[in-house]
Amino acid sequence: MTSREERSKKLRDIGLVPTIQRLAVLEALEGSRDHPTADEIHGTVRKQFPSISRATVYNTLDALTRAGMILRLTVDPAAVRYDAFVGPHAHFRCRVCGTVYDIDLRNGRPIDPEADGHKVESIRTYAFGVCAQCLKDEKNEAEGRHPTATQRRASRKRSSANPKDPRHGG
Amino acid sequence: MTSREERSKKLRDIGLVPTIQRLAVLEALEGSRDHPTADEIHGTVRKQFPSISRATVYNTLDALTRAGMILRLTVDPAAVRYDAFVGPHAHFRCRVCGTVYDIDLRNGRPIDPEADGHKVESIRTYAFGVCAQCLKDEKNEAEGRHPTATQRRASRKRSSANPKDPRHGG
DNA sequence: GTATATGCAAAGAATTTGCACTATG
DNA sequence: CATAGTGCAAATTCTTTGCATATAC
Repeated sequence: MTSREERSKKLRDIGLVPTIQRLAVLEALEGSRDHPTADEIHGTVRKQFPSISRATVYNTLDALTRAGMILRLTVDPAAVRYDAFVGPHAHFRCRVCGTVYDIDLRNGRPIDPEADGHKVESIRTYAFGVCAQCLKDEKNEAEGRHPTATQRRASRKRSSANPKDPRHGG
Repeated sequence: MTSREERSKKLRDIGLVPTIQRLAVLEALEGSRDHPTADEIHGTVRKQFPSISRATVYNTLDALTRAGMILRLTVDPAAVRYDAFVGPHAHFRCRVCGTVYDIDLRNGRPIDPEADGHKVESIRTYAFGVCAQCLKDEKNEAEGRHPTATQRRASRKRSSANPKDPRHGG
């Protein structure tokens, strides 16, 4: 994960053309320990490639997340943040300065209220996947059965926010 | 938490004038199990008070969160969601339909990968509070010492996202 | 009556989209 | 050369702000 060749191979492995822009985005993310936002990554990469556009950065981050190569965090209510370290760990966000820190998850115990000298005031646990209802719907369709109109209506109503963003690579 | 009188009292207890709009927002949130977004709450309340503005809904949700009466969730990358149930529990978001479910946190164990029949694919743990550095800065200022210019610069740099939104009431 | 809250409309951010152009294999 | 990716600018969406008006106690 350090040399340009290795990064190129990693990108090819997940079916992405290793363009100079994608390499730069990945490098910028791997080289930062503070979980930058898409816009911050754009700013960093721009120093080397002044012409790179936000769209390219967003596209790249999306592709990498989908492939599970990086993590998409929603710790920060103001913007999505990214993490190149995909191993098991938690995140801590300071409400004063906004920095996002990594936190070890030692032997599955709950987070220490004074982990790493930080003062932990609250903890939020989020799980992602496919809900029971959607699993059932999938199964029904696979078996040739189809949800009734009523079921479909209910299903649509349940999904108040259209999940245009199902990426949570982890 | 059911009658209008009780809700009024709760609002007064946290120093808020119990206006008809705030009561309606609180009622809408307590009456829904699906963690609505601010905009969804606006839509619900609007049925009863067609003139209520988004600003009022946002203001109210902010005030309630700050007081710890409701929870502000960032499970959904697309929008902030709210929860009137402040007891200890986790949240599960379906990547297919986008619905956010509550999940019990039984005896502090990690979440069951098949909790409630859902298929859990990944888990994210977020902690919030004040980081070691900011604690130190606060302490120094309280003692009359002041951070050096260098420290202040570093501190600013660390906070890449300005934490204009420190609310995480929980 | 006075402090507090509301509503409106416009501003601000983060992110996405459509499409012509360009680099990659 | 054909596919896949990039860049630009405009569009969307969520959220915030400023200020005149209205409401609660």
